[in-house]
Amino acid sequence: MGRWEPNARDRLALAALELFGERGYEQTTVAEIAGRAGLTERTFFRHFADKREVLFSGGVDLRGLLERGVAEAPDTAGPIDAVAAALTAISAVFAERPDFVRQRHAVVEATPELRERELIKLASFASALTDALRQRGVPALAASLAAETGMAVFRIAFQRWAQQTDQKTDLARLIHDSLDELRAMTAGAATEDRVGHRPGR
Amino acid sequence: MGRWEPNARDRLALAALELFGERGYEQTTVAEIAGRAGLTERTFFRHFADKREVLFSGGVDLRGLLERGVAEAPDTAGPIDAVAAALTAISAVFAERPDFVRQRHAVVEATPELRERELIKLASFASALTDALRQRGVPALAASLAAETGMAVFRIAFQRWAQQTDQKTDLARLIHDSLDELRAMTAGAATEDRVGHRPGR
DNA sequence: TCGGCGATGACAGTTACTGACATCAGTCGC
DNA sequence: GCGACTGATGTCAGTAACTGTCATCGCCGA
Repeated sequence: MGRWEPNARDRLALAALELFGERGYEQTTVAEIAGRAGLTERTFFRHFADKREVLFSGGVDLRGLLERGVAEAPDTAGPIDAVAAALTAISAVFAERPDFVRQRHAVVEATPELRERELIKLASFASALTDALRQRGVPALAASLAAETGMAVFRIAFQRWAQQTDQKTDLARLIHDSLDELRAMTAGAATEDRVGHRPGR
Repeated sequence: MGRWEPNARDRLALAALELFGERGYEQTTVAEIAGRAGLTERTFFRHFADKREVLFSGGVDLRGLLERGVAEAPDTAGPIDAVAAALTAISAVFAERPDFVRQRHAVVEATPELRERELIKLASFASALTDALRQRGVPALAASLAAETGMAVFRIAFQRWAQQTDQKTDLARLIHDSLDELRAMTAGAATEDRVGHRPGR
């Protein structure tokens, strides 16, 4: 047996999720998290850059999964389709541990500080998608738009999925339904008059 | 003359922007900001909830502007058009003080902590747009999608606008061009095969 | 067996942020 | 015109997030 209990990092992450759920994020000190994990505050900060990050360093590399999802999409797929494929890929990860994901999401939703961190993570996902699309030869503007709207669709679908009490509909389905709705909306919206702006280029 | 110099809040915001530009956000303490404004640290925190907020409490109520922009869009306008009108409305605010906006943006871009705060502000804008659309009778899903994709378009257009060294193209134009590109992309993307997912309901 | 490595502990220090109380120019009621 | 009241500020003490530095000590390879 080693000098220390193994999996210090996982123990810290688990203790943090428990305590945040019990007393809330702000009412929990880092020292308390470390204590429950049988470690000290200093060691906590050796594993996580800050108090928030303990909820955002899960085992799975979602960024990589997104990049691969785009890269492996068929050549015939347009930017939006490639992004949709990537989103479908990561939705499988969430589907594996729905209870854990929902518990974590409840804590994040309840705490503005954690929502900020979540948003910047999602923004970095969008950035990864953009890069992956550009590698497929997609022009910069189209790549950014597909990536950002893709993540917007994901956020909305995930929100709906997490709110479900009955877990009736799976995440991939919600993503594709939302994407279809978006297609219908953008198609349906005629090129109306634009206030004070003349078209052309 | 009053007991204190007037506009304490504005002095603090100005001092902060200057110092963040000179030494960077992390290398600047709140005490230094307050000192340059002729005040104390405690007074800083009476005006701003935290150190970041000093860059995000500008005079203009962008949220309200967005809500009104949607509310005042013609009845014939679809959700996307209403959002486009609202975005056009706030782009005018940025166009009024381009130098200030760009300086502020440079500081925000350089600091992850500030980027987080920026993202949550934009998310709250999306939320405001969603509510305003729902008040027009737009169904929940369509409202969320129009609002979130609208803000995605805004982020991309703003990024491009801020990067321009020559200020050649105005923000409203970039927003509408991006929106047109998005329309073209979603329309062009055929309903491809969806991996492991059967359509229907 | 010895010496370096790596994860941890111990401890002091900085800074963001908060609560409680004091100060004092203007202002309002009388 | 005087006293109570208000509102913006200062002062001070305290908490907690985070960092730098050095010590500790099983393990592992030479």
